[in-house]
Order: sequence, then C-alpha cells, then structure tokens
Amino acid sequence: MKPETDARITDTRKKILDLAEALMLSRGFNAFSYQHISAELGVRNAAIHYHFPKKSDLGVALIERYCRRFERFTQAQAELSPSEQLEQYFELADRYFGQQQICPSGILSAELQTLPDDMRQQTQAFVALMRGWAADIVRRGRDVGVMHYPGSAEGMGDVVFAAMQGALQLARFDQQALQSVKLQIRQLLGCQ
Amino acid sequence: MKPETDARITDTRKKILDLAEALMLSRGFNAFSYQHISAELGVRNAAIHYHFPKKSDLGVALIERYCRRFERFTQAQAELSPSEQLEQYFELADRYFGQQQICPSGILSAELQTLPDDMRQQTQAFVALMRGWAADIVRRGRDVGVMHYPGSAEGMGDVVFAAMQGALQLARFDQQALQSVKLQIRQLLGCQ
DNA sequence: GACACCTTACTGACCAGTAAGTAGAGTCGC
DNA sequence: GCGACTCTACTTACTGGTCAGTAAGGTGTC
Repeated sequence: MKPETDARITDTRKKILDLAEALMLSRGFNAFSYQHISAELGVRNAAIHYHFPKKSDLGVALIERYCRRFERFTQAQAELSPSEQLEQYFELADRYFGQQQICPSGILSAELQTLPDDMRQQTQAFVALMRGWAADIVRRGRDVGVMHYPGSAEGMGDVVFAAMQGALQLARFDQQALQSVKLQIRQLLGCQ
Repeated sequence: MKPETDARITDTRKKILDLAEALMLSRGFNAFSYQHISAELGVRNAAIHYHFPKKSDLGVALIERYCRRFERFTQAQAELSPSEQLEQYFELADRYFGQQQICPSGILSAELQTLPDDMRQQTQAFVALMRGWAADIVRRGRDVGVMHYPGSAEGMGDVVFAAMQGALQLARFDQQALQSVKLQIRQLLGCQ
C-alpha cells in the first residue's frame, strides 16, 4: 500500500496514446480500432471515447506528441556534430525497425487521402519538421567540412529523409535493406 | 450495329482492375471497398464478387498485373542506356504523381501487416523486381562509366528505390519534393 | 455535491461475402 | 430451324461482423 506501488503515474490517457502509437506504426491509422486499444487496456470502448471523443482527436494528439518529442529530440542533440546527429537519426529508424514499425511520416503520408482534415494539417507540420531537420544536418555537415555532396542541402536532405522513410518500408521484406541504405547514405555523404 | 461499335472489348473485369488500381494507389488497399468500384461502374456489388470472390483475389490480381506490366516495361527498354532507363523510371514516378497517387510498393509495404497472406507474398515478389531493376541500372551505369558513386550497386539501387518511393509520399505535401529528389539523385550519380 | 473517470447499452453506417434467381447468348441434337 | 440445355455475367436480397460514436447511469475522491 505504498503510494509508489499503486501506479497512479501511468494514467489511462497516456496508455491509450502509447498503444495507439504502436498500432498506428505497425498497422496504420485506418487499420486499428478503439476495440484494439480497449481490449489490450482492459477497459471498455467508451473509456477511450471519454479521453478522445473522435478518432481524429486521438490521431491529432498522437501527431502533436510526435512534434513535441521530435523538437525535444533535436534540441537535445543541438550540440552534437552533424555526423553524430545523422547517426542518432539512424538509431531512431533502428528502433522503429526493431518493433516491426515504420516511420510515422511514412504511414501518415501513405494514408493521407483518407485522413480527416485536422490530422492532415498536423501531419504536414510534422513532415516539415523532419524534412527541415534532415536538410539542417547535411547543410551543417557540409559547412564544417565533414560531409560532401553535389547540389543543394535541401535536395540532399530530401533524399536522406525520403530514402530512410522508404528504407523502413523496404525493411519489412528484407531485414538488411535498412543497413544497406544507411551504409550507402554515409558513403554518399563521405562521412566515415 | 457495327460489331466494332458495341464495345465488347472493354469487359467489366478489366474496368474493375483499373478502378481498383486507381483507388489503391490513392487511398490504399484497406481504404477502398467494393462499393466504391461498383458505384463508379454502374453495377451491383455482387458483380465485383463474381469476378473477384474475395477482396484478396482482387488484390493479388492487381499485383500480378503490376509484375507483368513492370517486366514488359523493363524488357521494352533493355536497349536503352542506363541514364535513359533512369529517366524512364523518373517519368513513371511523374505519372503517379500527376494522378495524386503513390508508388504501389509504397502503399503495399505501408499496409503490409494488415494484408492477407497471398497478397503479402505477391507484394514481396513485386518489390524484389523493382529493387533488382534499380540495382541493375546503377550497376550498368557504373560499368559503362556514366554513373559514379561509392559503395555497392545494390546499396545505391536501394537508395534510389527507397528515395523515389519516399519522394512520392513526400510530394503529397510539397509538389516540388519529387523534382528535388530526382535532381539530387542525378547529381549523386554524376549523370547530367 | 461536484467532478473525473469510467460503465452498460445502444444506434446507424459500412463492410465482405453468400445464396438463389435470371436474362441473354451460344451450342447441340434432331 | 427449333426446342432443350448450358454457360457467362450479372441481379436482388440477405447475413453477420466491425466500426465510430452517443446517451445515460454509476462510483470513488476531494
């Protein structure tokens, strides 16, 4: 009966978000239902609706959390070198892969046409964040002389971002594809 | 009453496949129903089930058609130079983009976890085809001296394939992303 | 007694899939 | 050249399941 043991900290809302996140990244937003969450959580369907009245509310909350998390992620490694930042991004992808998941921007853009309007706008903001960050890394990498590539930093950032998103999807068929793409990007950037 | 005028050629089965293809590439396989097709076609729902008893039959037929079409596509340009072949692949992506669609391998790998088994296997074969072809182009490009890149042809092929798949998804938010990625890939390969 | 956080119980929409019937066109025996 | 048969390509009518979403009630806590 210690106050630490009754896990008040982990409230239902957060559990819902965590479960929804895992479901979205493996099955897609349209392909999971409130039933999937409530069954796993041991509550009734309507409990989910209490926290997130519409499914799009849940979706928007998910993407907002991604944005916040991603901004914390980039801020936390603002002091790292560009090549270290690139490796951090690769590790992020490894984590998704380890859980049979794909990139959130990947699933969201694939399903974009069927997403509710509010989710679509949030997705756009999230993709812009990730895209801008990839461009930042390779721009600063070239500025400090550790990365070398032709063309613009925006173009190279887009290639890195798109290739990693594609690689996570490719990795669903061939486990080695992710490693292969990571290695090739390092070589294309001339770092390591 | 000429025998040519009563368009017997365009049979329902092909119309179903064409409509299903467009729906899958824009909405995804799980997000379209037989209703979508039958309403557009002016027939009843069960008419679709006559041609494709299960939805997975329709899905498998779709991917099989992709495989056949893609093999014809690659055979037709076997004589072209590697850089011309690359441009042909880019034009393929442009066509998808022009119809607000994404790459079939993109949507199928995103939805993979929710696809029926037979579709999953077909998808794997299709992805292997496209992936092998991308590697072939850059391998032959390097062999004849018009493309230059570090690392293996397989790695570079994977990057090109994954980047183009990702670029089509990115292009749903920013129209210029596709052009940007295409240009950057050309520059990375040192051709043009 | 007010509020947060659930519950039970329900609605209406949509979905894949099935069963049975039918219209028309082609084929065969005679 | 005509009825009987058969096959293709549908139709109508239905089932059972899943879904998001709602309304109203309960329960514990402050």
